[in-house]
Order: sequence, then C-alpha cells, then structure tokens
Amino acid sequence: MKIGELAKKTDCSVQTIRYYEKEQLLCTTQRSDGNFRLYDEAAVEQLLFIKLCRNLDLSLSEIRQLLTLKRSPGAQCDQVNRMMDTHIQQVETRIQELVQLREHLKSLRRSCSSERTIEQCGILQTLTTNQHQKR
Amino acid sequence: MKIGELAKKTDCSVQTIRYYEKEQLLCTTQRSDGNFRLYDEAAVEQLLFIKLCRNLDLSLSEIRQLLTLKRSPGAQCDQVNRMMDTHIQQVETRIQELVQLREHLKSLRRSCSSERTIEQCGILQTLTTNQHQKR
DNA sequence: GCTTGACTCTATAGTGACTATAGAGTTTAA
DNA sequence: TTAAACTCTATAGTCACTATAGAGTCAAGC
Ligand SMILES: [Zn+2]
Ligand SMILES: [Zn+2]
Ligand SMILES: [Zn+2]
Ligand SMILES: [Zn+2]
Repeated sequence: MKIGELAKKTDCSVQTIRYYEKEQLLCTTQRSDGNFRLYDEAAVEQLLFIKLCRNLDLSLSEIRQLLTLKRSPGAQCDQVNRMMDTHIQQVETRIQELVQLREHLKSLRRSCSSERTIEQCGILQTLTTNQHQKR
Repeated sequence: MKIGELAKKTDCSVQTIRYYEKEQLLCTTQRSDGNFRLYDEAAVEQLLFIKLCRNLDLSLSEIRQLLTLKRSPGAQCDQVNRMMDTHIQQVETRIQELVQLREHLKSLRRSCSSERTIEQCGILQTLTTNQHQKR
C-alpha cells in the first residue's frame, strides 16, 4: 500500500509518517518504480504501536528505545519498567505543578471584578505590586 | 544599567532579555556609546512583571496584551478577566487529561514485573495486542 | 494519445519560548 | 598594553509536528 492508504488506516497524516521515517521510527523498505513508498501490514502495526505510545505522551526517543527492545525478545523488562516509572513520576510532578498553578490563578482571579477599570484592576495590581515587595 | 546587571537583578538570562525585546515585550530605549543596551528601574519592574506572568504560564502574546492594557488605565477589566478565565479553564482541562493519563500509565505499569523477558512483557504486549482488536 | 485530477516526492520554513553558539567589538582593571 | 569580562548581531538548535513550493507519477475518461 502507498503512504496515503497507510495514513488513512492509522489516522495519521502523510507528513507525520514521513517525519517518523526521518526520525527512524518507521523504515520504508520498499519503493515503487515511480519512487513511491510502499508499506505492508507490519508497517500498519508498527505505526499503530507508535500512536498508542504517543497517546501515553512517550517521546519519540522513548518510543525508539521501546521499538529496539521489542526486537530483542530475550532481554529483561527492567528498561521498559524503568522508563514507565520515570514517565509516571514526571506526569505526577506536572499534575502537582498545575494544581498549584490553578489555585494561584483562581485566587488572583478573585481579586478583580469586571466593573473595574484597568487602573483599579486587582489582578494587574497584584502582579505589579508584588515587584515592590523587595524584603 | 547594562543588560548583565538587569539579568542578575531579575534572575533572567541575557539571551532571554534580548529575546523579549525582539518579541516586543521590553523595549530598550537607550544605548551607550559602544552600542550597549541601557536600562532603568522601570525596565526591572516590567521584566519582573513578565516573569510573574510566565510563572502563571501566560503566553508571551497574552503578556503583550496585558502590557498594552496596563498602558490604557481608563479601560475596563473585562479583557483581563476573560483572559484569566480562559487560562484557568485550559489549566483545568490539562489537569484532567494528565490525571487520566496517569491512571492509564499506572494500570499499564501493573501489567509487568521486572523478572520477565521482553517477550513476556505485559506492557509491550498490551501496546501491541491492542492493535489487533480491530472490532 | 492527451488531459485532468489525485496522489506522491524532496526540500524548506514555521510553530513557542527559549538556549547555545560564532565571531566580532567594547569596556575595565592590573 | 593586554587580558578578562562583558556586549553586540546573526544564526542554528530544541520537540513533534504542520504547511508550504515546485516537481514528478499515475489512473481514468475523452
Ligand atoms: Zn517519558
Ligand atoms: Zn481587573
Ligand atoms: Zn493562556
Ligand atoms: Zn515488561
């Protein structure tokens, strides 16, 4: 199948597929006489695997590592598990940061009502006067 | 003061300051004889304002809008408030996405223990076999 | 055989918010 | 005077794409 069909089957843009090839995540083994990329079912599966990993927010470099590991079936799981643990930890950290940010934003938002002018704006005042608290 | 001193005072890198100038967030009004940028206390305050906004994850474009608003003190607060509300909503959405992602990652992680080989890896199996569930 | 349209190719630039160079010029202190 | 420390501009890199431009390929219909 040609790249357009692979794109449709995997719900992935044609440019993205070519980008993954450039990034060594998906190699095109065959080309047609007219130099068109040709793919088989294994390519569909590999691309779907990549998509699932991207949905888990794994980076392309992490996915590349996973694909390499998949090709050495005798190896131990440690590396996969460590990657997952690190990844989960990063997501956890980001959630905590965002929760704090949300509370900060909400309290800032409470310092202003719509009827005011910019001059009296609690939000801008807070953001500005904080700067003068040098002690 | 020169750019290095401004950088130290605001805990901001020299390149970032120059970048903000290029992005019209901080204009350099004066230059020395040797073409060095010169700043005053107002620049320190503006840069600190920008930093506070960045800590709130506001985009440079949003900060540019806030700076413009700050310069028209008679205007109403609506625009500021709308920006904050939108921003809070986006943070909220992102938190929910990440919480779901975390749960997904955790359940995936539970499908494997370190003693296994890649061949038996529950994580890789889940990511791979999902692809065959075409119905 | 020819045209039209849909597809594909490569190469390049853009996104956002920086960071990191290279290669030049300026200032300051010893 | 010379060395170090600073500054200047311009350019490229980061990440995971997305969007062009300009060319070539292919299949159907006339
Ligand atoms: Zn990761
Ligand atoms: Zn306000
Ligand atoms: Zn925003
Ligand atoms: Zn495993």
